[in-house]
Amino acid sequence: MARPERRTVRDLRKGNRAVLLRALYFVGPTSRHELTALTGLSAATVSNVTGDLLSDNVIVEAGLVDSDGGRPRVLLRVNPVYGYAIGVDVGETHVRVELFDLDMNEKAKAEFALRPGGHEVELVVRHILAGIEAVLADSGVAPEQVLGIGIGVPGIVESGPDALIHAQTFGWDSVPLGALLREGTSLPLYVDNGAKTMGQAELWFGAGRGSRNAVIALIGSGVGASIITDGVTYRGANSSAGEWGHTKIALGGRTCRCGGRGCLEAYIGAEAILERAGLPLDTATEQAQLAELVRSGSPVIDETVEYLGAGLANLINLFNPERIVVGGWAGLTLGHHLLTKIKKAAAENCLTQPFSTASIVLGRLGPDAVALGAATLVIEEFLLNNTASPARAAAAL
Amino acid sequence: MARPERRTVRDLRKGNRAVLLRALYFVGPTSRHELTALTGLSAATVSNVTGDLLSDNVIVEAGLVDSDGGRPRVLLRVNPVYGYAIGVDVGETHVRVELFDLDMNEKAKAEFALRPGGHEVELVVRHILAGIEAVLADSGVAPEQVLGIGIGVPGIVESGPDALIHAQTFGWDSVPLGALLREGTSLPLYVDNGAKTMGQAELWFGAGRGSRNAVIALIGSGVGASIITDGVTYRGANSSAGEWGHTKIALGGRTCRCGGRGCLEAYIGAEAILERAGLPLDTATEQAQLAELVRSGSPVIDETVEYLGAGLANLINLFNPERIVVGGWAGLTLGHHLLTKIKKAAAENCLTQPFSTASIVLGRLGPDAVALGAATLVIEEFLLNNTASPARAAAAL
DNA sequence: ATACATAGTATATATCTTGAAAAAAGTCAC
DNA sequence: GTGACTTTTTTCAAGATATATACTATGTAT
Repeated sequence: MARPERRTVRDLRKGNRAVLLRALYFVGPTSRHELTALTGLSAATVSNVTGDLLSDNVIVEAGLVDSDGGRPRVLLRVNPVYGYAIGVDVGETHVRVELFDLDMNEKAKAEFALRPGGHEVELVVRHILAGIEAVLADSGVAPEQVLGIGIGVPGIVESGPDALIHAQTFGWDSVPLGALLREGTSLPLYVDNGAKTMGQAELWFGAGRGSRNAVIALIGSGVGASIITDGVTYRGANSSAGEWGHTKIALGGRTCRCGGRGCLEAYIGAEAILERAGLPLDTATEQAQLAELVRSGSPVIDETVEYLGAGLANLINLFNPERIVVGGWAGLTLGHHLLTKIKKAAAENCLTQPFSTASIVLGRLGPDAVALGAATLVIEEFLLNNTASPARAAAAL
Repeated sequence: MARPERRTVRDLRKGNRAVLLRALYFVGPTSRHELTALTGLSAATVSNVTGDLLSDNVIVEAGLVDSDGGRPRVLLRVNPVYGYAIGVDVGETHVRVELFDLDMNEKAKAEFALRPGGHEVELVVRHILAGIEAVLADSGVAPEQVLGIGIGVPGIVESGPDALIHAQTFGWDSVPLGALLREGTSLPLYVDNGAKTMGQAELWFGAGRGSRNAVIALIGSGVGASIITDGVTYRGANSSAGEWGHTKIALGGRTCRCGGRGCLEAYIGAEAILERAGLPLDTATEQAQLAELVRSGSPVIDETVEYLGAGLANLINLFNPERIVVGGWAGLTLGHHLLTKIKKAAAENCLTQPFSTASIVLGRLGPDAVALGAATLVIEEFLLNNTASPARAAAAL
């Protein structure tokens, strides 16, 4: 009903600049010649715009490559040290802060443990700010060189200037994390749900590469999903889309920690699995416990596979994705041994047509992906709205 | 990961033309002055582009309106007779063909009954082609004036040149409806699932007006949903997104006509409700039967409300829409009497934050909306890619 | 009548993309 | 080595666009 919106002739240049930069970022070192084919732009425009990008130091030359008896092609690539992105993972047990260059090489890392139940906002804010200082100091990167800070948090994030967060497990209700952090740093902030940042990491660098319609299912203690529509993370009206874990799969069934009954999370969440198997809950050993359950072929696992398959089938029926990525530590533990059974269970609970076009694969990134994905929020903005302030261009020289 | 794509300076004009036309279409008669505010374009550009549109006869002047002591504003509006759109509804019991002008006034209508089980492709194609001829003859509209034909069909439509259709209830498996129709007409064809076209009708002209993130839930004999993301119908990788009726709500529960067990449709589909109430199935009386069940307060209805609420809650948790529209004849029958209870059931099965931002309302359009929505497929294309062939401009004069 | 207010248009300007021509930077045959 | 050839990249002129500003059109108020 309302989509297009474009105006002046300057937007054209800005848009084409973004198109070229994006191509260079995702395809890697490329010649101007190839860029004309990749983007559909004329050679002249490619030359013009890459000229701008070069003089702004956003991209750099990266060697030559022979051509059949003609002038060799000059390879271009994004300047990895044009700027840096910081990714923050606020998890149940830790606050992790990582600094990446534009090639997503980790240049520094800081981690702070959180006591169970010790999730006071002030503490988390202190850790984040300390972490930022630490990674900057360790890497020798100046704050001016940082393009922004991406933060993955649990719960629902209302995007806006304050970045209000609702996280039941943390006891956070309408916590303005963005506003609080801005008292300690002036860098641009991008706050999002951790499942979504991890999903974006899998989409950009992991098992979701190249898909335009995908769902990344994340199964750990909690259960969530990151929904990719037309190549972009879908957030919904208030950024809370993707609460797959609390969809009802068995109306009136097991009680979930959200208070509801019959939630998917109450069956396939890691804690729920252990509880159903009659095992004591202990965050220190739960990973080993789950692995042992899977190894021994417990009937609880068979049941879990059935619920997981049905849950995935629901996603496929609703979203018709071309790819489903199963991730999260519990998801990977189950998937590594039982992927075939999971697929079978999904097939049995799904319409044949959408099932046949959806490939179900395992995530390829580890738990670090939350911070990596948070950093991609920064990169996403950089690729879209990079307008090369002269100050930065000079500073980066 | 991949979004922007724009090129030449001519695209600018095309885009701004679409922006203005869209504004005029949805806002109604408007002056150039107001259009500058609505679109953000400069007065000069509005003047230029509307000048083009006027001389192409796509829009026309529509009277004056006073301004406080100054030159009166000239109102502009879409020329309702610039072209026409045909909408086709291929349903279980009928093929309905309607012809609309650009104001969506119905100018002619043709209907053909289908016998139960009599859904042979050739028959349906014949009806559609005959209907097109009939509405053209009745309205006196020449084929050249028709912008296109939108067709809403049951089942899954693989968009493509052939418009392959998979409709189990019709016994259609990979039927190339588009290719078959093209043998009888050379007009542009737009084929889509009937639930999606009806959803688009509610979005444009009904209870969904103005919402960018919405789900239109359609409950009749079957159960489906039309998902609106960022103002546009979401179709997924193969146009089969929105198969809400076959998501599992009670794993291992009632058998559904799709062959699966525990599908939502097996609980809230009209036939399923009657079956659960122990009533005989008869398509002629089912609407009255359902109304009577609702009126008498049958316990089956209470249960149905519970399932429906949970199903809606699942949609809200996954999509975080700002609006949910409940439509379809069974949905409306239930909703008219039980909306409060349905909302309560949804609230109990939904996370509080996304529930609080989603309004649940009833559809405002009747069953005719399938054909109307099919016609909007034509209009959508017209608004986006209208490039005013001189031939058409002359013909319309 | 004249002043004033508002709507809409014409003109000049700065940008933009592009196709064609020119330049650059190699290879290859001799 | 040198000239012909190939391929990539840049330059340049042409065509198209949105916008700001100045200007015209068309009313009302006094």
